[in-house]
Amino acid sequence: MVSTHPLVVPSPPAPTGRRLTAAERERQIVEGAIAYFAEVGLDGQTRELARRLGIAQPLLFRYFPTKAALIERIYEEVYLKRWDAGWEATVRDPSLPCLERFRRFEIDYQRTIDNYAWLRIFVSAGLKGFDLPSRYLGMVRARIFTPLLTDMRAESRLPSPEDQPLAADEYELLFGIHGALVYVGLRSLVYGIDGGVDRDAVRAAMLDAALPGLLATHRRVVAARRETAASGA
Amino acid sequence: MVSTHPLVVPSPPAPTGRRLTAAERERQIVEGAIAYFAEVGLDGQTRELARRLGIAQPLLFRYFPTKAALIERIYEEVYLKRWDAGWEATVRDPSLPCLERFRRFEIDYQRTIDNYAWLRIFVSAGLKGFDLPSRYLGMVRARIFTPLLTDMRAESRLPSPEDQPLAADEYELLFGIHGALVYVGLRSLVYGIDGGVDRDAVRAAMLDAALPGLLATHRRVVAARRETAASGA
DNA sequence: TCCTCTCTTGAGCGAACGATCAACAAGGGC
DNA sequence: GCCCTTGTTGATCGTTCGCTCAAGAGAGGA
Repeated sequence: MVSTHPLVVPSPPAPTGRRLTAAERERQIVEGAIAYFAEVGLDGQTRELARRLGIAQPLLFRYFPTKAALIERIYEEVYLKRWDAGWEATVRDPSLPCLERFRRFEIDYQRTIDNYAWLRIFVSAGLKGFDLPSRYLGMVRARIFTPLLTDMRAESRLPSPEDQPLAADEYELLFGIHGALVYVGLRSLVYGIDGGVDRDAVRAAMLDAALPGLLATHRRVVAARRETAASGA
Repeated sequence: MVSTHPLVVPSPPAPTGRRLTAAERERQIVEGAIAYFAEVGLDGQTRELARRLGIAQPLLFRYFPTKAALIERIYEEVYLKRWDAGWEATVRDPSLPCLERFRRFEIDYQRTIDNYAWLRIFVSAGLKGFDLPSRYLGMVRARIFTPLLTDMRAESRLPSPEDQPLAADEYELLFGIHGALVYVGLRSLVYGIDGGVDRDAVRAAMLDAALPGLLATHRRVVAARRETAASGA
């Protein structure tokens, strides 16, 4: 009587083969959570997530003690795990001029973050006041932009950061170009404007337009600061 | 017995003088809602909003039939009302070179949108799939960038848009610089990185760096497209 | 002084939220 | 075949959501 009653299920239940191993199920949950929270934001509902996975909602809490723990796992999966150590090597590669290092880094980096889940969860976390975005961009600043600016100083025969610390407006030079490239993805994946353009090509063109003048601008910025410091002293 | 019992109130209740006129109360609610939803996102709670205003929650529904209606009102207040018709005049001002028009527009525009509520509600709306961001940026594209690109064509003695329609990559030239300027505010007001810089000054410096090469790049882009079109025909 | 208009509130509805727990059922070892 | 381990679920708890409704209370005219 109780067993296998042919009851009509109210919601589309099981796109997944049941009784997975723990590892398989956990992976399925993580991937589904990334896709789901990217779509609806980090305050999406665990019930709806479970429904999309075709599993019961309590099963989520078997694998993650709390919703916050699941979100923490998403951070590791989407941001920390996709951080490419090669980026840090590229921007320090002494065999390349600094501008070429920057170009190669940005093209690689943007290809990584120009991703529905990456950008939307990043922004959603920022709005919710989580420190992921500031921590992540702090990493970009420290591990990418600092060594790059240091070598740009050397390449332009400017004082080393030891003699004259890197200033905020020098970082802004890089963040400016960086931000223009990020904005291409934001317009499409967060604001929902398709535009129908090849975003990789657009960013390559933007780099072509912005990079040639960068070293000269950098020299001007550093020189201006030296004058200010000299007149101030 | 019932009247004015000296009961301790559980939450800080009334920073506002009670019994306002309808117009005053409505204004207070709108301003409070802008600040509140900017802080916590558009799925903030009406109860918490009321608590911050020092009023009872049902009072919100006296002035706005639904939460969606209140949000719609926020759109009008923050985006439509702050749209400056002078921007459209600036970018068509025949007495100024196009680059100067663009600079003046961006400096004015960015000063308007570099605002906690403006940026955060804009992004929050984008994440929630509302069409405000795409509609608004469509307005920027049509009312600002189109006339600007049209006159840039003329200033560079290039074919008019009637003979050769404005192409996506021409718009991207302007959106690229535009996005770099917007990103300055996003980093601070959405991602929570203060940086301690004068964002107006940073943007002015970015314009100084980006504008000089813009016309030449524009000519190159248009020329490239003409070749493609010619070889394709 | 009292009445009336209207701004304002306390109490509460149905639904949905994150999270819990005991019971069910699919495998693999014996 | 049996049983024990473990992946999985239905039912449900306490809370909070947007929203409603009838009653309270201040201000102005008579």
